[in-house]
Amino acid sequence: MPRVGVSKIRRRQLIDATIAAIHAHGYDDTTMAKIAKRAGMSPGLIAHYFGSKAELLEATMRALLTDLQTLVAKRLGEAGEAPRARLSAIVGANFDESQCARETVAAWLAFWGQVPHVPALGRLQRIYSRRLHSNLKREFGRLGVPSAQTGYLAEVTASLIDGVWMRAGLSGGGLDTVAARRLVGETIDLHLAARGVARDAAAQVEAAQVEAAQREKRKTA
Amino acid sequence: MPRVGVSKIRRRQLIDATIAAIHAHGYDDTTMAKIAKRAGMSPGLIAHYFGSKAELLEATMRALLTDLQTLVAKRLGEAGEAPRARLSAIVGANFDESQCARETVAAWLAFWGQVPHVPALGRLQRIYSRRLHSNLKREFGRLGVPSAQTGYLAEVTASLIDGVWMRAGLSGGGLDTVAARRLVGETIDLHLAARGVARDAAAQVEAAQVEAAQREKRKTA
Amino acid sequence: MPRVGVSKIRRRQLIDATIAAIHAHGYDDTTMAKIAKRAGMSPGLIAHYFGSKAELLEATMRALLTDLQTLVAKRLGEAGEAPRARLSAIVGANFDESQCARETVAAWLAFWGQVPHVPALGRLQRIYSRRLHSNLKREFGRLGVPSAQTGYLAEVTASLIDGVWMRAGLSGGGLDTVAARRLVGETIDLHLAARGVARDAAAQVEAAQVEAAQREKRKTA
Amino acid sequence: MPRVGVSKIRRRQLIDATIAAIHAHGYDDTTMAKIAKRAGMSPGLIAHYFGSKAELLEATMRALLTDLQTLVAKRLGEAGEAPRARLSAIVGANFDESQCARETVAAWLAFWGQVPHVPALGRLQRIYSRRLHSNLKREFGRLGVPSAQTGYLAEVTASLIDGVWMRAGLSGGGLDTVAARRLVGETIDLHLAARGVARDAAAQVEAAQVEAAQREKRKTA
DNA sequence: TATGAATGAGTGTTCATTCAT
DNA sequence: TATGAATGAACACTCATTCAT
Repeated sequence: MPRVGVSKIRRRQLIDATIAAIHAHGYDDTTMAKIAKRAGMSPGLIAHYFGSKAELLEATMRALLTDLQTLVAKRLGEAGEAPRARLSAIVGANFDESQCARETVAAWLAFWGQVPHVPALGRLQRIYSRRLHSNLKREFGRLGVPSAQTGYLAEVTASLIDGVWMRAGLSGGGLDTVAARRLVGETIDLHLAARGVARDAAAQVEAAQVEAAQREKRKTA
Repeated sequence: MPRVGVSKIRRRQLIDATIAAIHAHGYDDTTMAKIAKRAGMSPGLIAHYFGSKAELLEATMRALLTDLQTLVAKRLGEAGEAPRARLSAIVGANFDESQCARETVAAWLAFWGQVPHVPALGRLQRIYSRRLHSNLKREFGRLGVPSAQTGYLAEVTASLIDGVWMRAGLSGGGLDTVAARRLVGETIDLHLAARGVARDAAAQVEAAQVEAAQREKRKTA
Repeated sequence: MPRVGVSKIRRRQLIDATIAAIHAHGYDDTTMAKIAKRAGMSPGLIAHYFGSKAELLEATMRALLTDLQTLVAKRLGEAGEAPRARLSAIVGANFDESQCARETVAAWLAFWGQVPHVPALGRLQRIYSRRLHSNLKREFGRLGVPSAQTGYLAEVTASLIDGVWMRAGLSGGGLDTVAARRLVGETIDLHLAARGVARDAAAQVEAAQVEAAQREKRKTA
Repeated sequence: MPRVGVSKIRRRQLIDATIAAIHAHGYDDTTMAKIAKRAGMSPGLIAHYFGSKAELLEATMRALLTDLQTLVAKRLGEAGEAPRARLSAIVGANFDESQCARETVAAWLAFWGQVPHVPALGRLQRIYSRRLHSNLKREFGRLGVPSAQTGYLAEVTASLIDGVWMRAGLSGGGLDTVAARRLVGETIDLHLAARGVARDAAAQVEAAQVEAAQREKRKTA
């Protein structure tokens, strides 16, 4: 009786097809028919599983967010307790290879364009935004940054992450995840140093790893 | 007979109406009829002046870019020759009040969402992106940053500018231009200091001005 | 194993659900899914029992007709042989409380709207129409009305019955069955009197009953 | 500049096409495309002139009502002051040849089927119904019928008119307008006579005319 | 120059029907 | 028997575009 779960599978298939269709045709030209065709289903099935196009799009954005959040949680779990390492984990999750596929970045860009006018998407975006901000803020606080400045550092970091991502999406040329991590990581360290926060051992290890990876990459290039 | 120039006026009216319509209805729901109504013209007239909707949208994005570029040029002209001051001029232009109106930010966000799928808009975006990057890079070079690193610093700065802008657009809550300039300026200075580049006199003046403005603002708030 | 008859039960459940759905949503918005839901079955089951929507609707109208016809037969059986009493029986059956429920009247109205364009429903309607007409005609003949005029009086009576019913359906306000019977009864009597047909004993009894019922009703109101 | 009035003309064309389409395909199968094709226009124009299908249908029913009302008004104007003649005028208007075309009767039948579920159509129907009722009631009153009974006689008459019309629509065989007028007229006279109201001169003239027309018709048949 | 009536292709969505389970 | 997932044709409606005036 493998009937259970067919709904979940179909929904995920449709969400993946939606992301692919946005990448292939752009948000405006992503029609129900194209999504359905890409998913190998009939147009009527979307109504069956999502009710409407708006709900499918909302579910798609929610899936993107959930995937990202899952990654953050996983990396934080692996990072241990050292706050600087946890910052790197957050940054690293945002620049995980799986998140930086062109398809994904294009989808984010498209959804961002809708955020100011589609309340449902705006809500989702605000949830993500706040969560990233508070995650960062907490670790800055644990690093000894004065509480009056943790929000500011979180904003610097979040802006840098989003800016790098967006520019990658706009350039069309993919995202160099190693360089992105280094760029954000160095900026974080400079801000910390300026506030007298010593780089802890974990950060040094992480920085060394990043540089090694980058050297490796240059050789292969 | 002031017949000459009527075309220019009508075109600008339509472009402004387009930006307003994108803000009011979102990119997808911005129809020719709505734009025409907002501009106080008949739908048929758009075809007369722009040929098609695609061309009107392209012209609108081009106008946004041109306005920004004009502002950069003007501020660079006022900034004199000191490279740090010129960096501040570039940053300041990007966070000029006139550029940070909600209408404008929403329009940018909307266009960014189209960039990966509309070649004409992609070309415009790339022009802007390169110009910003090379403007920044030049000044970093003139500040004595090793040429191997000027591009990197330009990328940090550009990402930060775009990221701050985008987050403002997504949050829906407007952009605190003073805080934005401070945020980007401090990060630039930290990177310069880390590379042994002393803050020149102009930078110090600028930093003092920003802080004064901020203090002022706190009082009024 | 009461398996026998399950089909009959299911069919009647679906027919009742159809009448209810027409009342609730209107003929056009009565979908298979809604009917099935109302009957507590799955949409696929309708096909099993009726083959198609058209056949279900035809069966529903046929059921309405059969119910009415059964009522006429029963009342005629109770009326004895006096022709005027039999006319009252026919009229009374058409204004029986069970036939005048809003649900039923709305269903009739809906089916009448389809009659000119759905041959199957047209056939059913014509059967009912002819049967009513010939039932009435026969009794008028037995009352001594010249045969050249029995058809005419049957038409007057039938038109009055249908007209009263239709106006009740259109007004939405239910049908005052006592007043309806009086209205039709009096008109019949006037036409009979004009043709020199004396009211027979049964008619007098019936008229008295109707008036008594009406007096009763006024008191309670 | 015959631009003025084009809207009125187009609207009437679409209304006529709607009546024709309802007659040809039935209410449910009357699609925008079929109406537009019948009117020789494109589907989009309907939206231009009526906004939606619902509004077109409402306008169509309103037009049927207005046509009928205009006819009643015209005949009443010609009827003079004699109340019995005015009753005949009202009945005659309802059975005017122009109102009894099969197309028209089928359209009425179709709309009646919608009345219980489409509020806008219900409102129109109620207006017509009340107007007919009060028109009839007034003349019965002027004929000397006790005021307690004028409503009752109006209801008898209205039911008869509607019933005759409906049976004609259902039978599919057209409406014998002369017979219809005689049927309603005689019933009215019987009810009046039963209440001691003498037929006035105008009524006698009218009755004579109807009989003459009927004799004429029999000869040609 | 300017209008807005007119077009018709394309959209999201509904729904009777089918069919594997 | 009974289910409900799946289909796909058909629908009302939108909108960029054209064109007579």
